[in-house]
Formats: sequence, C-alpha cells, structure tokens
Amino acid sequence: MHCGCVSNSYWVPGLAFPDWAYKAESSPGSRQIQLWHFILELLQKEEFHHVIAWQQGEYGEFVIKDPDEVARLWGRRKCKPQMNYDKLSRALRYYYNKRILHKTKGKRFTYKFNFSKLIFVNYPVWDLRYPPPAVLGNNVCRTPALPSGVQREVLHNTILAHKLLSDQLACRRLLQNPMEYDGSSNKKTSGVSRHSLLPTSCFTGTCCNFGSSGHLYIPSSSSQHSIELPLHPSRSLYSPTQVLPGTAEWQLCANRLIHQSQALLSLEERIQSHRGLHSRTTGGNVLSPYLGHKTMSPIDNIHVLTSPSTMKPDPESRFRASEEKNKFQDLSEPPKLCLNLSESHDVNTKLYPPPDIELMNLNSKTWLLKPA
DNA sequence: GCCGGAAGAT
DNA sequence: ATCTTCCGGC
Repeated sequence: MHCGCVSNSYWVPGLAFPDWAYKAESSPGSRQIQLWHFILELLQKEEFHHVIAWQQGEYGEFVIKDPDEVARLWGRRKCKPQMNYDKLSRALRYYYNKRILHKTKGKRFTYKFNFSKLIFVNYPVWDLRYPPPAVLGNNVCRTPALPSGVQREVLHNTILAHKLLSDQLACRRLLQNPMEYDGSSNKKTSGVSRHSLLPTSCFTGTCCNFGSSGHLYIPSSSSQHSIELPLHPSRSLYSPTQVLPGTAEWQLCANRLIHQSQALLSLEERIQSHRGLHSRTTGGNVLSPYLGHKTMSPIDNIHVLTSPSTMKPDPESRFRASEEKNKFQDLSEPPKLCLNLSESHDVNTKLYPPPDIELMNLNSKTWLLKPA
C-alpha cells in the first residue's frame, strides 16, 4: 500500500492540479499523472534545475541533466521503483507520434515540447517577455516556467486560444440565433444575461479575452450546457495602446490584443457575409490572423460551460480594467468553460476544425491547453 | 543513447 | 489510453 510515492496528493505546493487534469475521461477513476505533466512540473521548479531544465535560447527544449534522478522521481510518483531512464525514455518516445514532444537530434537527453500544440491560457500577453510570478499559497515566488523563446509562441497560442473559442461561440450562436445578427444589433449590451452573451462590440471575439473572467476550457463530454459568457461592457473599453516589444503589429488594448490591420474579417462577419446579412464592424480592430481558410467545425461538438459566479455583471470593472491589466487572474479554481471538439488540426495553418483539448494547471494563474 | 515493435499492466 | 517492460537493431 505504501510505496513511498505520492499518489493522490499534489506534491508540489501550488501546483494543485485538479483531478480531471490527470486523466482523460475515458479512464474514469484514475488519477494517474501523465509523464509530460510531470516533466513540465519538474521544469517549473527551481529545486529540480540540477536534474532537468529548459535549454536556454530554444523554446520548449529541455535537457535531462540527470536521467537516473528524473527516472527515480518519475518512478516514485508512479510507484514504479524499477523505473529507469530506458523505460522513461520509451514513454517519452511515445509522445513523438502524438506531437507532444520530439527529440533534439544530436543532443543527448534533450527533448523539445511542441508548444505550437500546447496552448497557454490566461497568460498575460503584456508580460510575455518575463515569466510570471506564481502565487503559491501565501508565498509569492518567481516561476521560471518558460524559457525566453517560448514567449512569442505563447503569445501566438494565447491569441489562438482566445480566437478559437470565441469564433466557435460566434459560430454556434449565429446558428442558434441568426436573427440577433441582422445588422440592427447596435444595442450596447449591459451586463450579461443568460443566452445573450457578448456586448456587441466584443462579439467577434478576438477582442474578448477570458482573462478577467477566469474563462478556460475543460474537456468534458458530458456537458450539454448552454453557452454563457461572462463578459460585460468593460471588455469593450478602449484604452491607449501599448505596442508589445517585438510584435509591432499587435497592440494591447485594455485587456485584449488587437491587430493593427483592419482588413481581416472575423468569423462572425464572414458568416454574416455569407448569409447576406449586414456586416458589422467591431469597436476596435479585428484580430483574426487565422481566418480565411477552411470551413467551420461541427457545431454540435462544442460544449461550453461557465460558472454562475462569473456571470455577475460587474459595474466597477470598467474602472478596474486598467488596474487589472498587469495582474494575473487567479485561476486556482478549475476553469469553467468546456470546449469539446472533435477533429484535430494544425494550428499553424488552419483554425478549423479545432482540436480536442486537454487542460492542465501550471500554477494558480496559468493553465495549459493541449489538443488531445 | 536512441529507436520503435511487441506484449502486458492498469 | 498511457504507460511499463523487454529487447533487437543502429
């Protein structure tokens, strides 16, 4: 019974992985951590840097400095005292086909995460140059969670994650309530009502991020809930922009990223265009670098759920938006959005159909999405 | 060291 | 499904 390992307790303080993050739903009852979770976990902790660490200058690349020790730790976690690097590396090699990892050829014990297949959520885009402080309980400590080169990738993926869901929501909503988008919807939505989601100026989604609302994705095949988005008028607040270093084409606007180009249409606008409906413009520019190809994903596969607590309109938020923009949202609670989509895709080339998504908690502020 | 097939465990 | 164990081959 006792093998010295830690089974169901989350042995790294602050990395309180929710139960469902440990296993796909196909294996109910199991609480087994996956190896790549474990690797990321070690990489995040300073005390393991002598054992495993990010490779400087190569995003997603890490070096196992002490293969025997990593194997021992993994074996301890899995209650497999006979674990060794040979076995562990076999498990890592199974990730090649899944495109979670690949080997850095010519470098011993060096692997690389395919971060283009891993999507970070709630990663404040304005802080991408620097790793965020992770709030671990009452202690604030620095988390060297990501190598410097990852940040651009993270930016890309953060945008994609936001874009992906919001477009799916737009898609579904349009199909459900096509008449709401007949061009007369200049009404300024105040607050959020059930089934009536976004302030119109936010609806195209790219300007609507999930940061302040703690929106995230949970893989769930059981959720058949209505879509609810806790967005409110503050989301459409347009504040003076900041230009992100190295990303001149992007602007930071309140809590959202926008693209300087206005040429691209959002999905909603494309749909409306296809439907011959009036095409609205958004309050700001439209960020949709991934649009323009492919077709929509099967709408029926999308399930979205948010918690009631996030549904409350917040009249003060308009004034807090600028204060909030440099803060992480505390997402110590499991995310409340479900996105369950069927087909896989290459995020570098297409937006649709979106992937299945698996989620893990990197720290109390940052969640990681992984296409299953 | 690294690779991937095969079979077994959970 | 995700490893774990074993192993022949490079």
